[in-house]
Amino acid sequence: MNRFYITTPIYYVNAEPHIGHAYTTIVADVINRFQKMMGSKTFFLTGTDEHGDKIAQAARAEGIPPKAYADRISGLFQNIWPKLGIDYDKFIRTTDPEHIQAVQYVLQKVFDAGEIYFSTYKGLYCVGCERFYMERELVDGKCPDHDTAPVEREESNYFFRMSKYQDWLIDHLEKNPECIRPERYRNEVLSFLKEPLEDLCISRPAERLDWGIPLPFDSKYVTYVWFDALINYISAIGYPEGELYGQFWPVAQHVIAKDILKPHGIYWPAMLKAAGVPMYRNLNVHGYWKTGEAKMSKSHGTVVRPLDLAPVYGLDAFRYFLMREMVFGLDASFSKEALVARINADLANDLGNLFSRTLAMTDRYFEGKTPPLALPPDEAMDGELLGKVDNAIRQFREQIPALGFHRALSAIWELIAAANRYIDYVAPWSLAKNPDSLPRLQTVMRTLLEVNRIVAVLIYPFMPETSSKMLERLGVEKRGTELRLDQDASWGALVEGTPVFKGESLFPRVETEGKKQEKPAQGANKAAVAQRVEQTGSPLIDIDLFRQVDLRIGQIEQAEKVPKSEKLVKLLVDIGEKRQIVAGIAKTHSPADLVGKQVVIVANLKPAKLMGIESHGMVLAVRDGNDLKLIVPEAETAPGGRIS
RNA sequence: GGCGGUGUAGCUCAGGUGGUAGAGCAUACGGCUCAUAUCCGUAGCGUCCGGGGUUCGAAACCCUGCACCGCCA
Repeated sequence: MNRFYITTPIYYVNAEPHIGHAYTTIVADVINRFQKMMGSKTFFLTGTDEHGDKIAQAARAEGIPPKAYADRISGLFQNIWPKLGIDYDKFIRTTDPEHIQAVQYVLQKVFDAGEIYFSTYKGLYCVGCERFYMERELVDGKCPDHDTAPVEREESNYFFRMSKYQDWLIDHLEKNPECIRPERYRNEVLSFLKEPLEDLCISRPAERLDWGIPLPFDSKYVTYVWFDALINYISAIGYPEGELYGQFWPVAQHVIAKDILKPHGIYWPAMLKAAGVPMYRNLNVHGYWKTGEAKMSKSHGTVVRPLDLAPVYGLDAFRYFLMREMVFGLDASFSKEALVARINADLANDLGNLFSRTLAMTDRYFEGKTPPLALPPDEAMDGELLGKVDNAIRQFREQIPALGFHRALSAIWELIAAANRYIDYVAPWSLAKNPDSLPRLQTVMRTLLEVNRIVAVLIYPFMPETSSKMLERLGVEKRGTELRLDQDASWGALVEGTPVFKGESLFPRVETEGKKQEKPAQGANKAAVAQRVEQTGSPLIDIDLFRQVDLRIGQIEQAEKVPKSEKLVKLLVDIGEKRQIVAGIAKTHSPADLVGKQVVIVANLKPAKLMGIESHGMVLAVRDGNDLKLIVPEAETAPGGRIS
């Protein structure tokens, strides 16, 4: 039996899941579901990366142990994946005991082989930040955060002899051109490798950073970043002795975004080689999702939160959009408008309507029972459609393993379009008027039902819920993870006489604002609108507009008065992530009173500079005479909670 | 400074080995009535960023310039 092992990166728990995480994970899920359909025995791994400076600092800022902090954010990731239809086999955390053991095992092994050495270097160190700075990172020779001059300091650490593996890696990538794909990223790695590699620093002194895995050969040091994180891919399946490791590591595939190409394309292969572990099979690298002109960035408030959109527009619609819109490897842009356009055009109009009209006619002409294939296909009429069926299945089979998701989907949609065209050409409603045409009508409707069934099978990896819904209504028992491409995409598998039912629309159209404005408001409605405007003094908005405002519960962690300003106070607010916000509330609220308070924050306000200080959000308050009162939640609430 | 990416219709973008420029959306007109105001058809719109080169033939390959975007030091 074929085996298949796919991983996502382990996500660093310093921020909430965003669309990039969602895309990577959905890609892995799609491939994994596809492999199940091909009859492979699969294993799908995801997880969280929980050690390091940033976590230790964030936890300290909240006054809780790092593990507690990591537990919370890791929980966010564990909660979101089921909501996006992700069906993984294991969720690994770098704080898991098995992982820690495996990391120490690898370190000891590489150390014993003489590939890790101890070395001392000098650098510029900021005591406030507890870290070294490069000269170019400094502002006027001072730490950008603390505005103090760093001191020269000597530190010793352990280094991995990565440089030694450069030639081997170049050779491997040249002999295995498919190893890193798409090709552009293989070229990028090869061009990195044209320059001499430096050795990799793999430790931090425990006195400076104790939130990490202790080096097995020197407990005064902890493991730093990559020797901890990357090893998850083998520790999760029981390296070195586990059965799963033996079965699945030889067929390992990683999915990553291009920002971590270097660690996965260079460090990781060198580490594997040094530890005597075989190289992974494929590294699959995708691009960035962009909103508007800039790269997605949480500091600009342009993060699209998948959890917010998936339930509004439907989880399958969201998955479809991500897989159809991005060419794997290239960047793509995300916007609500593009999402809605895809939903209306591809899902509601093409697929949803095809399904709806097919079943409505089956109801009308055959009391909702599957008719027989009474006649052989009519070459002239049915030939094109049957050709599209074959093509869609072939593209599906070829493109998904080659990461051509958009091609697989467009082939399926060509089939859907051909079926819609077929209905118009054949005009079953005309056939139905003439009793002599009954066999032909039966054949035509059965053909359409078969096409719908095959579409339902082929969209399964992308849209598992819709696939099951369609198959259920078509009276097909086998669905979901039981589907096998060989058996279930074959023509004529429906059973004559099986009842079908139409059900609700698969994908209701999403009304767009442009369309709404075209439709004149009803007379009574218009009057009501006018009256409401008069009463409140504000024009009415619809719910979509309101939903664009990202309101969240924020916990004020720090507050200080802005010098030379009587109204402004600078706040550090936790809204699930840390935000600097400048608020005009100093006249009524002293900084000391503000710390610890929970307030309501507009989280997606465009950043602004007030008195030269950047503000990334706004605190809501109500004016009451001369007084100003903050809007607060009824009871203590988790920071970051979305207000709706 | 170094490296890389991108530039194709009004918009968003596809364009496996070089062979008459494509899709969706948007716009205009027409057709159908099974269907979620959906579907089908027709039409228009292109300096494939500019300039050179290779070739019988270039959006694609090579060189060069410009613009935008990343990454690294």
